[in-house]
Amino acid sequence: MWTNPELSAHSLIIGYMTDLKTKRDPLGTRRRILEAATEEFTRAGLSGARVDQIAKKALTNERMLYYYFGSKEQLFTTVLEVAFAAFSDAELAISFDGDTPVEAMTRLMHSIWDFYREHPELLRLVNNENLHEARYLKKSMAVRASMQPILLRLKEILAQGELAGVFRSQVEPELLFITISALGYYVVSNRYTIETSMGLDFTLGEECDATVRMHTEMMLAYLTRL
Amino acid sequence: MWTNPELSAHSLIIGYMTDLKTKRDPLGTRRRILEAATEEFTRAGLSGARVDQIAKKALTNERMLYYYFGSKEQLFTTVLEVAFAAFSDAELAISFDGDTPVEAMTRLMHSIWDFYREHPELLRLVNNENLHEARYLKKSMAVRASMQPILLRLKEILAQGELAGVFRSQVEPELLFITISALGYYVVSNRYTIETSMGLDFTLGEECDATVRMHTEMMLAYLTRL
Amino acid sequence: MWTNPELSAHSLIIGYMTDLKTKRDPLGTRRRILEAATEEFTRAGLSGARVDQIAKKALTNERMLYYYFGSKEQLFTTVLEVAFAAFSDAELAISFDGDTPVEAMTRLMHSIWDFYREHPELLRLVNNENLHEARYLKKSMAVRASMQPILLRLKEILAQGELAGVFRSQVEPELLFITISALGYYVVSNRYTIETSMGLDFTLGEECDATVRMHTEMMLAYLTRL
Amino acid sequence: MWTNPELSAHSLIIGYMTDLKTKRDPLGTRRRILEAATEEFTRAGLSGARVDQIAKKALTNERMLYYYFGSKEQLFTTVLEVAFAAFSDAELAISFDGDTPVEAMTRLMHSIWDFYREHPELLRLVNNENLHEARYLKKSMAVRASMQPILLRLKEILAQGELAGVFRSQVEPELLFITISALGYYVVSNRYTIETSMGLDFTLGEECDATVRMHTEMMLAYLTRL
DNA sequence: TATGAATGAGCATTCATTCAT
DNA sequence: GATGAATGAATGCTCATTCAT
Repeated sequence: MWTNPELSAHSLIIGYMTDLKTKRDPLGTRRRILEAATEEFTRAGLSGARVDQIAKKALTNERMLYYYFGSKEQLFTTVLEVAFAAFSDAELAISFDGDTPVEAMTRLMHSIWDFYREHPELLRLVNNENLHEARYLKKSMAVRASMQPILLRLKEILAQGELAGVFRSQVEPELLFITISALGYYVVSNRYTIETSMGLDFTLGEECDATVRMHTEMMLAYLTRL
Repeated sequence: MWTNPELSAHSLIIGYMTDLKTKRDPLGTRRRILEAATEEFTRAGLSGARVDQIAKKALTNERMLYYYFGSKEQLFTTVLEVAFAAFSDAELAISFDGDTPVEAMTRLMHSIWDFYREHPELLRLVNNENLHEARYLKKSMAVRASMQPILLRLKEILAQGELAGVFRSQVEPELLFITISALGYYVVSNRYTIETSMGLDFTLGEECDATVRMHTEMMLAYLTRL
Repeated sequence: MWTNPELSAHSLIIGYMTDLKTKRDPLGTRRRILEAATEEFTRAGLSGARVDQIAKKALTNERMLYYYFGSKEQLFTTVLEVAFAAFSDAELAISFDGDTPVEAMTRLMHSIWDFYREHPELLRLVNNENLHEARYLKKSMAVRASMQPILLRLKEILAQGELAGVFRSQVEPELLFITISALGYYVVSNRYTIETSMGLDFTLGEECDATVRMHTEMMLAYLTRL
Repeated sequence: MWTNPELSAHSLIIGYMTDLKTKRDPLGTRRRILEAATEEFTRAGLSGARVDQIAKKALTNERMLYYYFGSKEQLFTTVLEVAFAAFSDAELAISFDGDTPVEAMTRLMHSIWDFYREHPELLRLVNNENLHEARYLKKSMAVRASMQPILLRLKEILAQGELAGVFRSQVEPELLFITISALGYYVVSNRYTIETSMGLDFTLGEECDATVRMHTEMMLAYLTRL
């Protein structure tokens, strides 16, 4: 019944609202609602977000939200799909031409970690979804599909490294991707309780550099120990 | 005004409710509320949890919740503190007598990862708290204190390994702890979106073993590369 | 955010509900809520009034009360402003053409006292507001403004009487107004404890006439003693 | 079932709490509850007052309030009776020996007005009771009885003035008492809405003196106009 | 006499959603 | 496409009161 035009073409990372509202602007209204919803769901989660706040931020009324997305939950699902697609798009934009396997792997890791650090809102949405046991993404075909290209890339780099004799063999790309994700995800997602329980902010400045350096070194130590 | 007797002595991991209700049982009532609250906050987060459900599960009425904990938010804070204390207590219960540094480090990592896998409710609570930017733990002295002993243990193992010439030097215990946490945390906390986006459950059976093996190997590869 | 259309034009004394409810009637709904609120606040004061009762009496639901007035307290403030405006409007409707100063003063006094006796609900609201130390009217510009015309009228009558040589000079209109108010207010506002402590009802029939006669005579005795 | 020891002997004006609490002090506990209740009912009225606040202020627990007074409403009734008795006692303490009728009348008026100005809490309680249509005093015999002596005094002064040829005849003491009360009551009871609607405080300093002067003059102008 | 523990009904307010135009 | 008006079922929290010791 409700389709996501954002996913039919190459999706764009949700930016900030820069447009003034003009009357009778169906696509604009829809997009503004989506942007506002991303902000609200990021801020407060599914149950914490308020539909009237979303409508207000989107410079429209609550009715339109239902007109375009059917329900608060379907809107949440759409927001998640768009966010995942944005991540996928960003990773696929990198080119590894001329890189050695070690360089390519390093570049990929850093790219993923950078994206996480620069888009904490994605992580908040994903955390929310995990708290709901992925109820709203389970029906979504889009998310699974958007992860395939990046796994493929990882597989290629591993294969090239193995062929070149610098990487160990029999590394599963899925497990490797999850490990890379874990290292980047945790310090961003859990920055607040980390700061509260340890007194350090691992996502900014000096600590961040040290973290990236150690994690890179650790991953390469593993991959290159034949 | 409201104190947490759970934290004054060695705290115990909140188990499941096994007791029948008896009249005039202040400690029992308080404990049942706390257990029920842990379940509800785990299930639905702070805003999603319902005080009437907590009261019902605790076999008491809503009024007692306010009588003992003051507000839903203070109850949430207490639940978090108790959960952190439970983690800390569990880790401090391990003995490393007779272990080599590599064995001790391996044992510590596995212990942390096991705890995470066996207590997904702690991770859900922590995720919730991060979504609130640690608002409810910020005032808490208890959490910070409960992390110190485990950091000290890590420091000792690192020092012994360095002394024995098997571990590299200049490894920061805080960063190491966070890295270990990240590896164990992510696969549990994000198991649902991982399953949705990759089709695999990395916390159960075969996948779990492979994950633990790889992460252990990776960590030791890093620490032992002098 | 919430405006009071009742005060923008000449306000009318809130009467009793005589209209049936019709669907989609924003002005009607708003007015019915205001009328019902006046009744409820008159009956039980701010804290004693029940929003569900107001909604029920207004043939709508509680949500609309907040939709139109924001909060119970803002509704209370609006009720007060409307009541004051009703008093002011009633007094300004009198014409003193052809009256001697003594006649005019007598007529004004009686008009005020009549209004008090005929609108005990205004007095109850004012009493309530005084118990709250005028917290809800303090922000209101409307009330102060609505008292100016009547003070001006009093001033004119005093000046004419002084010019005609029948009234004493140097009578402050504010103090005079308060004295007139006091005499009319007390017997209505405190009728219940007066009856309890003295066994007489000074607002009805014989007692009322005697009271009005004495107060009129007293006031004129003062004003005409040069 | 519940008696009021305060009224059996000469009652005292409720002062401020000066006693420390001692264990097992039945009369002290009862008195402290009554004092605290007077404060609370004065502050917030019957429905606004909170029994837990009363208990807290009285340094006891809510249960004792019910033990001594039966219910919140009966406590309210007792507070009212004590307050009325305090007024009566104060007025009966004046001696008019050697006064001319005009002096005596002036002294009595000023005494009443002074009491009102110095005990606004009595007026708040009376206002509250009027908002409840004297529901809680209706059963009370005490209040009616406590007003008789003061009416008798007024009657005597009127009779002496009439005998001396300075006061007019056929003045009803009840109506006179009410008129005197009205003048003193209104400026204290309604000081807040007076200030809000007129911008003047008629209970303090200069305005107060002018008010007392005018009201005295007005009353004597009436009584002495034969 | 005194007290901490317990209760159920009720409170103002907010929720996501739908109606009528 | 767009909007203000309307709804009923929660929501967290507080109330006066009573129980058990």
